[in-house]
Amino acid sequence: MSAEKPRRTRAEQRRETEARILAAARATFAELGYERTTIRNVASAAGVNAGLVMHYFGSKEELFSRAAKLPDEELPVGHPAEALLTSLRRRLDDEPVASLVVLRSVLTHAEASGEFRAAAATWLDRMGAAIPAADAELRAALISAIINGVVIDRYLLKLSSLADAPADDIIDLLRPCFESLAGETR
Amino acid sequence: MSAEKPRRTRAEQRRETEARILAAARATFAELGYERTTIRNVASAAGVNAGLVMHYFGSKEELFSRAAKLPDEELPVGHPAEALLTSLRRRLDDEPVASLVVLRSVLTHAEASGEFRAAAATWLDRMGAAIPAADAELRAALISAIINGVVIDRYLLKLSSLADAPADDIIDLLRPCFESLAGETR
DNA sequence: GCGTTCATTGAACAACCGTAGAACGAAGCC
DNA sequence: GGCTTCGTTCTACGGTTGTTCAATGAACGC
Repeated sequence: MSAEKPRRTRAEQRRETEARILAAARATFAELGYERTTIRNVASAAGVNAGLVMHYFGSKEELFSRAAKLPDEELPVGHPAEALLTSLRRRLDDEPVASLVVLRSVLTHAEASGEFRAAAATWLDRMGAAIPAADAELRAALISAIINGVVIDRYLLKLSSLADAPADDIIDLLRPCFESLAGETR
Repeated sequence: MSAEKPRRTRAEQRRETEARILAAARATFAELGYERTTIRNVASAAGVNAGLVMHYFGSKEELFSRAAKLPDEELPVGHPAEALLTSLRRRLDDEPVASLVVLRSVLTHAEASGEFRAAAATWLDRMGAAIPAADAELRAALISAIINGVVIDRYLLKLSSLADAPADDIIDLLRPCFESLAGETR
């Protein structure tokens, strides 16, 4: 019944608490967006005081910036269409929080769109380079839009038809779209 | 130089002011989302006092509800794929504010998603009925997701590749997708 | 003309926000 | 063991927000 005393060192304690705050921030930003997320909210979800969050991250802006950092996804190799489908599958299967925190907040928080735009730009560049067509850039942008739209409707708006469907069905139905846009069987 | 005096009747004045507030609300909600939009903000954009907005609409919630009312779009007739493309074109060409106010705020304001979900449901129903396939509902949902994704990336995130492209190019590139999903040439 | 209605304003309130800084207590160092 | 460091909490401040309400003055009905 009594709590154990792990006797952590100060550095450990600090790192662990900071990670707990960051996780709480990610979850809260993803669920509520930037504006409705409050420092006190994140703090209590992480089981600490609001002042501590400020002490560690300096400002709400900074906290968001740290929470919204995406592990820059390396693109799958292979034919562009299949590579993109794999990318979509990853975002449908894996915990969607990582991309939702950015996606939702970028729609809420105007100042946050810069980082997202930058990440999207490099993504589109690499993607466009793999598509053998004159309007490769636009085609890549459309594929990106489709992926965003599916993720948004499924996880943010939770439209039932999409939220309930198995990921496999979605992938299969979208395969012709991706092949057409990626200029595979052109 | 001096302002003219239209000598409007009281009823006219009221209707006109209310319409001006509603227009300002729509524009502001579409641009800033629900949370960042303030009553004072809308009021000053409409050239009136904040108290008046309250007096007319009762609450911010109600104001949003009135501003987010979509004129329920009648679906174009014809082959499903072409009908849907026409629907997409309308949303790309026409002032995108009407759908943006809903789309952006529904992502910001959790309580507002109910109305959107309802509108989307009837849309999906009518759409699914026109698609000759067993998984018509999912197919319709995917098309809806694509439309949403394109509108979001073009007008909300303003990703350059999509924001700069002519609507015609987008439509042409997406036609095979819509045909595949609508089961046209199955 | 006169009392009534009503569109419109201005000031105020309670709640909540991000943020700052003082205070405490335990870990770290010598 | 004693001084310092630092993780953590508490309290408070200034600003903004949604909302309320009394006051004003012009349109209205008679």
